[in-house]
Amino acid sequence: MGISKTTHYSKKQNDIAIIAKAMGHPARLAIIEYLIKVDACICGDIVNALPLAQATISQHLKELKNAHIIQGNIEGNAICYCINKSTIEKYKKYIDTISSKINSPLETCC
Amino acid sequence: MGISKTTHYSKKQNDIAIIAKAMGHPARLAIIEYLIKVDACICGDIVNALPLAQATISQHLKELKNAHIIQGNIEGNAICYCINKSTIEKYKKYIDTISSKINSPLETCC
DNA sequence: ATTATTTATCGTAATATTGCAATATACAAA
DNA sequence: TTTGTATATTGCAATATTACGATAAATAAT
Repeated sequence: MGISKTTHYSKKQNDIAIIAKAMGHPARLAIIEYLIKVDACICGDIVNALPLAQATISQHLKELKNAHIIQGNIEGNAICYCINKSTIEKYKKYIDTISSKINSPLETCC
Repeated sequence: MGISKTTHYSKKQNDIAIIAKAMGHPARLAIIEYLIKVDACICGDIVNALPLAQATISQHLKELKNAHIIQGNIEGNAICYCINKSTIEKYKKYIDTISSKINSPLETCC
């Protein structure tokens, strides 16, 4: 993409956009759902659960980490990943707020 | 990007990913927030409200339309855009569900 | 009919994303 | 210390995104 003009938007808008963007890929949604289902796991489990190469999974995990959607703890020679609950809750709050502010469709327009 | 292997994921995961991806840009969040604030408007208003060229806004609107987040109605020689409430609600429901399934951080891991 | 207004599309440049093989790194086990 | 296991990083090819100027298309106004 070209450079996106992030400086023109609010910090909130940029923060939320990073989270939304990280969720904007089915593989990453699958990772999130898997982590929730098994309640934390090691990276190798995800590689087995998804039809992607280890390098690709690692890349997706990096993006989720960057958005603070997941976090990883070293566990021996493996890494245990889990959901960062507070990020999801922050995002949920944003969507809730937006949703609650939408009025019913206008007769005059849509 | 390379081709993303959408066929390996559920319809739900692909659908939600399209919505999340569309929300994954600060300009598009700004458009969504603006549309909610003014409760529908014509495209030209958005062009004035954001620091982007008309062609760029039109492109962003196209992506939001593609995700069914907004819809546009012809209004004279202008086009009146507004939020598609049901899409936001569908998305909200997904986030709510995810959020409610996250357990508290494990002592043993994260 | 001509001109102005509004939005969409095309073409293009710059940059980002996705995916993978190969390789590096880090720790565990033998 | 060597070998195996687990994850990250690098380098690459293919494709997508972002942004914009220029232009098209469609309607409104004169």
